[in-house]
Amino acid sequence: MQIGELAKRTGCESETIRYYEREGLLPAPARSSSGYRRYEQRHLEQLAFILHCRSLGMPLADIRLLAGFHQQPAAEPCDRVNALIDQQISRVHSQIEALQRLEQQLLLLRARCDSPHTLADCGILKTLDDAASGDACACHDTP
Amino acid sequence: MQIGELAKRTGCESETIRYYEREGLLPAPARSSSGYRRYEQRHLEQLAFILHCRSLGMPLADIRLLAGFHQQPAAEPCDRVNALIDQQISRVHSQIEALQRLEQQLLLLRARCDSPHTLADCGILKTLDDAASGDACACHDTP
DNA sequence: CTTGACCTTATAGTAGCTACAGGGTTTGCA
DNA sequence: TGCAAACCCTGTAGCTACTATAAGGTCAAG
Ligand SMILES: [Zn+2]
Ligand SMILES: [Zn+2]
Ligand SMILES: [Zn+2]
Ligand SMILES: [Zn+2]
Repeated sequence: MQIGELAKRTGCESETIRYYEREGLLPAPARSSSGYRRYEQRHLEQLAFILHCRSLGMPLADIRLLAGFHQQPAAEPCDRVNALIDQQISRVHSQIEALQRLEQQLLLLRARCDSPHTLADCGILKTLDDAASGDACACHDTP
Repeated sequence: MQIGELAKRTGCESETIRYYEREGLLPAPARSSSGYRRYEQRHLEQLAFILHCRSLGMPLADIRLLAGFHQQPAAEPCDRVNALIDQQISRVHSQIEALQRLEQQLLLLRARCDSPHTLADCGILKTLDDAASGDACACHDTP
């Protein structure tokens, strides 16, 4: 199958497929006489593997490692697989916590402006300006 | 003050300060005879404003707009300020929701491997491989 | 025989920095 | 006076994971 069909079947754009090939995530397929890429079933599966991992937010470097475990002797322990997933879980978890703090801060800031008024009187702008001068701010300095 | 002192006072690296100047967020300061940047109090405050907004996750483009409101007539309504903050809140909120879904999926996947064993028997790898072949997976297809 | 839908490579852009390389300047100390 | 450390300058390239061109080659239908 050509790149366009692989793209349609996986929902991944042709350019992204070529990008994955350049990055060494997808093996280079055979070419037709005119230079077109010709993919087979195994490429479809490999790409599906990559996209599935991507949908879990895994970075490409980790996916490369995960895919590499297929070439390893099957009797090896799987602890490095777990480590990758655990790392990803903790990355995601700390991102969530950081974003939740951020949301709280933004909501506190937003609460400074509740009625329609002018720029001169806007509690949001005022808070930001005061904080820039070194004053305590509603968003960060909540005792 | 020189760039290094501004950097130390704000906790922002010199290169980042120069970057903000290039990006038009920080006005270009006067230069000494040898070409060194010489900052004044207003630069300190402007940079603090930028860093405060950055700490709320605001993109530079929005910070540029927010800073621009100081040049606007003070009698204008503040609704565009609010709109920027509201946009940021909803961005952050949807990021949180997406990451929480991700975390659930990762935990489900992680649960497939609970005891030490080999790559051949690893429930994580098996789940990923099966999903690549089109099977339902623990992480995404939870009915 | 031409039109349109494919395909190819190479290059540059996105956000927000960060890290050089390759220089000039200033300050302090022997 | 000489020299080294600690500053500063510009310009460029790197990071992630794509995305979007530009400029061209190929193939099937009408
Ligand atoms: Zn307001
Ligand atoms: Zn604040
Ligand atoms: Zn396992
Ligand atoms: Zn899944």
